[in-house]
Amino acid sequence: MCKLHINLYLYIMDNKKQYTELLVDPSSFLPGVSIDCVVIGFDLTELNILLLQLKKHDLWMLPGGFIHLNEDMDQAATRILEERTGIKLPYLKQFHTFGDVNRRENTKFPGVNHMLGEPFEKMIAFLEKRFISSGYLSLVDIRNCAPTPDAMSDECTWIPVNLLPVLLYDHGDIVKKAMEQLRSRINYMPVGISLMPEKFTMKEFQTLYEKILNKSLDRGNFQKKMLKLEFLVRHEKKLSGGAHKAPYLYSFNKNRYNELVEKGIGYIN
Amino acid sequence: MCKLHINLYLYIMDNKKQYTELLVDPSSFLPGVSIDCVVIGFDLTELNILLLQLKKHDLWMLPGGFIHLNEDMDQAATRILEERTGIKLPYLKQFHTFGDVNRRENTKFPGVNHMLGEPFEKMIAFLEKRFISSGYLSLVDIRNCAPTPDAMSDECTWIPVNLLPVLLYDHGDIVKKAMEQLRSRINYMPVGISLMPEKFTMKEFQTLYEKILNKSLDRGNFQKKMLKLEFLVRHEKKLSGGAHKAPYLYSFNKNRYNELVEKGIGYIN
DNA sequence: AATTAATGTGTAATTTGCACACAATATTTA
DNA sequence: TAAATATTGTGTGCAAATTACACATTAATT
Repeated sequence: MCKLHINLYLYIMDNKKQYTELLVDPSSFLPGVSIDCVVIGFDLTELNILLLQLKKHDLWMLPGGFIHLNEDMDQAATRILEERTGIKLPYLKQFHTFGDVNRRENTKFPGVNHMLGEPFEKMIAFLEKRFISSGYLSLVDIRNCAPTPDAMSDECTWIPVNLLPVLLYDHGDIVKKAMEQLRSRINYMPVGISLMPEKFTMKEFQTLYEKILNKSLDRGNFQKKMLKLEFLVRHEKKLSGGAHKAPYLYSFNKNRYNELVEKGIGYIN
Repeated sequence: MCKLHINLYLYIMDNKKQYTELLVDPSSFLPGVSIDCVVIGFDLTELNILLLQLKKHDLWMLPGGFIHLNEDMDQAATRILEERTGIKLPYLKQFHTFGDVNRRENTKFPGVNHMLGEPFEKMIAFLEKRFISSGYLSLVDIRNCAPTPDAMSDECTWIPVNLLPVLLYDHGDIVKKAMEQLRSRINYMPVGISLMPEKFTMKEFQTLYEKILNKSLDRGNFQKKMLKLEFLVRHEKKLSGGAHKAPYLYSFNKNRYNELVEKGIGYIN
């Protein structure tokens, strides 16, 4: 779903204001294909997913959009994501294309049948056709990310993956598939650099792995394994964390880390 | 590319015969999206890929087609593959969607500009629009497969992967990505059951792995590893294979094998 | 100064990976 | 008929990785 899409539908719902400046000629888009982004962030405790909300209808959805005719699909995904989060150069990868006939049947837009003014007709016709959607998985640092809800007051919020509301269309399936992808390809994705803050404790890093893999890991073995790979730089200790030994802070040697990710590192076997 | 597409273009090239009975209303297809199948077979020596050839133009391409409006994308892939190979219930999985603007620029159809009769105009207009294409990887037993070239005398042939000709559009990239997918997911695909004949020797099974992984494996370790997993059933020996000890023949315990493939087995680490 | 709770590291048992050796055996050949 | 041949089936030893703990360390609290 792109801004255009949302705004248009909001217009349909409200039927008050004029948002014609947001209208784009749908013939500039590749028909039949949309892009949906599963943007994952980590708050050092839980994995979160970036969702858009249409407040009036309590309707949640993935940020998405359409592909311009002169635009590569990957470019379109990058553009759409930047429009939504303000983040540039995120880790972003296509993971699956969803093409069931009924993929929009589960949770539909409410009240689409209400009608509206003339300039929207082409767009409505475009939107109501059948679409397949390519899912893109993005890993971003939740702290560098400025989700920007658009002019129409819909919200753009991080929601914990285990507390997801019912989503539009098949977006729930798309998120599920993205999480499976993340789990099964964890060794080949830069989960650390993409999801962790600049400095972090080993415990926090381990929590990331545990949340992705959905199982607990042995603390000692995790620490030794990660240290032996030599992509972590140790810094000063983090004090005042409680009545116990203070942990070191770590950061990434990015060159070394990216090298290793190419070949596949980590904690699946 | 589907029969329709090929035949249509042959018509354009020849401009002699009438194949109007093959014409389909393009509005019955989802616009902007095609499917291309990378069908892989194993002849006990090499991996082969099923290609279609337009003889007159020495043009090779993947079997492909379009998605009917009332058809799931996976269904469409199954249908297209069955039309091409006669095989039902193959292993068939979407692996990537190719969406570059220029994906049809490298190797184009020759001489599309020649014109033609009226009933084709809609179809031509449909075909010349921009398409993205979802790649499906299929693993089939080359011996149970009856490739059926269509009425128009194009060929449908198994070609060894290391001897591929230049392919239409970006089909070379699609094959390459499919092979990477096969290699990296070998432990999660039923490569054995899908690609091997009913009975086979351990040597032949090992060759399959070596061709997929593109490296040689230690014979003794391969044999022990596979036997320990207990999905192979040992049969009588295969005699008259030369001046040496005769190898056993093996087949799959399909239940056990499929169980293991679910969890991931095999020879990547 | 003792207690507490979490961190950093060590160790032993087990499993797996890897390289190679050796024995077994259909067929060929002398 | 017996030796030679080439390939299969299996064993063995060493290195590396995995796993499950144990133990020592230490910043803050009591």
